[in-house]
Amino acid sequence: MFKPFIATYLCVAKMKTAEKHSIKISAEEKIKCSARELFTQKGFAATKTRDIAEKAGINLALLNYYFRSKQKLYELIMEENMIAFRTGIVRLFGDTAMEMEEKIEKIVEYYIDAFLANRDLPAFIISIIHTHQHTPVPDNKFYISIGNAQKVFLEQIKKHLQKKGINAIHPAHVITNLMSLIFFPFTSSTMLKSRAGLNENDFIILMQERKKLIPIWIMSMMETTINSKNIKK
Amino acid sequence: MFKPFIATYLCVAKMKTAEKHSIKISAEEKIKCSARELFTQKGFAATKTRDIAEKAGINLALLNYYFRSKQKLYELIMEENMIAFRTGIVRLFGDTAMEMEEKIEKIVEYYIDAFLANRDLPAFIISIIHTHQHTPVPDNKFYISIGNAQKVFLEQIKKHLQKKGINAIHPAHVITNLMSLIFFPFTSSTMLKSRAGLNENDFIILMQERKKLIPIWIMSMMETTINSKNIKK
DNA sequence: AAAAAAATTAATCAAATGATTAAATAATTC
DNA sequence: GAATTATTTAATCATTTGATTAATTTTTTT
Repeated sequence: MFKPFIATYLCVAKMKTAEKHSIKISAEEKIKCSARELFTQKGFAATKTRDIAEKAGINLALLNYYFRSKQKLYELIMEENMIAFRTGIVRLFGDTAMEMEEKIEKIVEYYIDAFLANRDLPAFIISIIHTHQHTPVPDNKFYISIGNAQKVFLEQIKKHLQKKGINAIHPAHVITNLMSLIFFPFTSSTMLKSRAGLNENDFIILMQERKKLIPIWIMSMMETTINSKNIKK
Repeated sequence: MFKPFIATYLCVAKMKTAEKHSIKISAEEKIKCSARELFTQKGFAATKTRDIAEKAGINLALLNYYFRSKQKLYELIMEENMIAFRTGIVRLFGDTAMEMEEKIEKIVEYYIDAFLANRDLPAFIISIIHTHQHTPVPDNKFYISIGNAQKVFLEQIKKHLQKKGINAIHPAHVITNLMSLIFFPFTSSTMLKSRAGLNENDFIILMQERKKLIPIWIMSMMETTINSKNIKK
């Protein structure tokens, strides 16, 4: 059984005041926590070292004392996030024993649980992949291709679609739709809330529902065939 | 009939050298064009006025001469983008005469055509809506709610779902999925290309296919019902 | 062509910002 | 408890970066 994603760090900034006093948190931890939040929300360039220091309630010099530079701090946080997330997902994608349908269910569950637990993560992942040419990180240090594991899953989809015959949709649509339905609601929750008139609680309920619904939708999409009726002018 | 979205500006930076010589382009236009590209790709903070000037091949002072400040330039570009995009979409959503199914087809077509013509637009729209608290713009100047038009469309969906009975999915899922399937492939084309092993040309072909496929998928999703089999543990 | 206006440039300013230093304080070791 | 090490601070440096100025060139108007 796959364990759900659990953030491997604790975030002081998000704690209630009462909690804060019960635990003694090192300055180092405070900095990392504040930095993680600011970097995710505003990006590397827009996040100022002074903002981080202020949010963490520490002296500016401590940031350099512990992490050498803003850049190094950023890289450290990125690495932690990616490692924490990647651990489970690679195993899932690459599992050759698991049937495609069950795998889809597990993938959806894993992602949504991870994103509900760490709401900054989806934006993080996308920004790393999308803008790894714009973000000042030593060559794709964090652009961890899911690589081989990904291929296993893709092959399973291809095989399934082949049964549908020559008019089945392209496997890329399946991957695209799966990732779209999982990621997008999180990266644009503000937009969706406003468009569909939801509050934060409604949103969480919907996301829970989606863990069951997305696999159903994906399976039914794979039934779609492309023919003259669909595609031609 | 609704005209497809056409970028209302011409972008010199993207022109072939031959084209550049045939038209004389004002410094003002060059700046706007370069700025648009950089702002979208890297964000406001990461884009330096010197980068814009260099890319446009003009003197740094001209930026302030024409646009007063980096901030003003940013706002101008944002406004142009939003106005150009919004024009058609509000009319579409709000059309009370058009049937829901046809409307979905038209909406998908409109968005995808717009995004294919201006690949920066989806990220722009999302960033405006998502981070309008982080981007330094005078209070939601660009956060144009589709407002009433949106409500018309939402009502049409609700009505359609009511026919399916009490177990039909929440209308928010329909809006969510529609927007997800349209937007996400564009905002994360890099990710999808790598995950599904596509090149740029494959990508465009897939997006064209999606204009026909997404409405089919959305309609079939609306057939899904939530029952104990789907939701309960 | 002279005068006026517009466009462009190089040089420079001022504030923001990442980073360092040297001194002070707290914690740990011996 | 003295010595040593680790942590924290205030002050400061150096670079980046948005913006301005004053002079120069180009274009337009008269």
